[in-house]
Amino acid sequence: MMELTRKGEYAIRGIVYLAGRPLDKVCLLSDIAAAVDVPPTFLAKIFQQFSKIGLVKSFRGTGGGFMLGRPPEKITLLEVVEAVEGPIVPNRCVAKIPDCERSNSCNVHPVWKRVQDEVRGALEAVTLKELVSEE
Amino acid sequence: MMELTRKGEYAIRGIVYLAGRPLDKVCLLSDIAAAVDVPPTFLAKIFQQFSKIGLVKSFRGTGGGFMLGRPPEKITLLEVVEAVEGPIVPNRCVAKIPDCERSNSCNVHPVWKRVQDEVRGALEAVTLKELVSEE
DNA sequence: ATAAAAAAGGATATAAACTGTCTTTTTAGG
DNA sequence: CCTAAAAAGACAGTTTATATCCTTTTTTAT
Ligand code: SF4
Ligand code: SF4
Repeated sequence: MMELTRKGEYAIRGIVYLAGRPLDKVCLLSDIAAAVDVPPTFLAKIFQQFSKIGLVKSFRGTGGGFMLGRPPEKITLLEVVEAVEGPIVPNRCVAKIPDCERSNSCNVHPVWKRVQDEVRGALEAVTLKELVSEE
Repeated sequence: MMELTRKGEYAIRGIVYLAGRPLDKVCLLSDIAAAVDVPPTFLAKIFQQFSKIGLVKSFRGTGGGFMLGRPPEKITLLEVVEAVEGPIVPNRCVAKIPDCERSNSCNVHPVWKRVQDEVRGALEAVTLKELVSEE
């Protein structure tokens, strides 16, 4: 239960790698994919999603590639995960559009709300800066 | 991401309902299913899993049915969820048999460990006793 | 202009997981 | 023996996950 998908895992690996590269240079998708051991075509889809919400900037054509959209300390793990996995929703009664008519009287509901808050909090507390391996 | 399945949701509803019934009487599966609005055949599978690990006691034949295996205050939500969904594993590097060769040097790994602990903690802190609607 | 590089977008394919149903078997009571 | 009820196993439809392939668009270099 509650398992991150490959897509989410790949997304993190990819953007963390990018955050560890010189921030003023573009990075080839194929290089990132090779470095973090992810199928390039799959990673392409992921970075397209990143690009749409500005997490990364993309440049097409010769000399193109990807750059981080913001400084690493301004990007949280929560953003990265939600970019590709959607919102953190441990049960559908805590989704934005809740889907359970029992939620008013249900004693379990607040537990899921709590779980949601804690997970979001844990992921939001971590930025890409802290995730790049410093040595 | 991290969504409880129907099975998990049904499991909770079912056993919470059972915990709210007279504890010394057996309860028909069909009655539970009707009360919590779950497909009876599906709930049957769930209660079979409960029965195997002693969360509920089952009685076959005429006059049979289900009873709670332990007092409601001795059954945590975590047990119920893990009984049907398996262990809480937000990423496969925090599973019992970890499945990532990077986990030694990975900075993301401890985050998932933390998430796992917090979710488990939140679910373990709640027992069936607190979940039955008292009125 | 043209050719090449690189990302964007779309269609497709396979496998796995989820959500159930159906049938048969076992157990217990009357 | 007959009936009630759970256990067990097989099966099927749907959805999600995990990719891959191909074409298009954009940009740069020659
Ligand atoms: S936990 Fe309660 S409110 Fe949430 S889906 Fe289940 S029944 Fe509905
Ligand atoms: S978070 Fe790190 S250790 Fe965990 S699966 Fe991803 S790379 Fe491996």
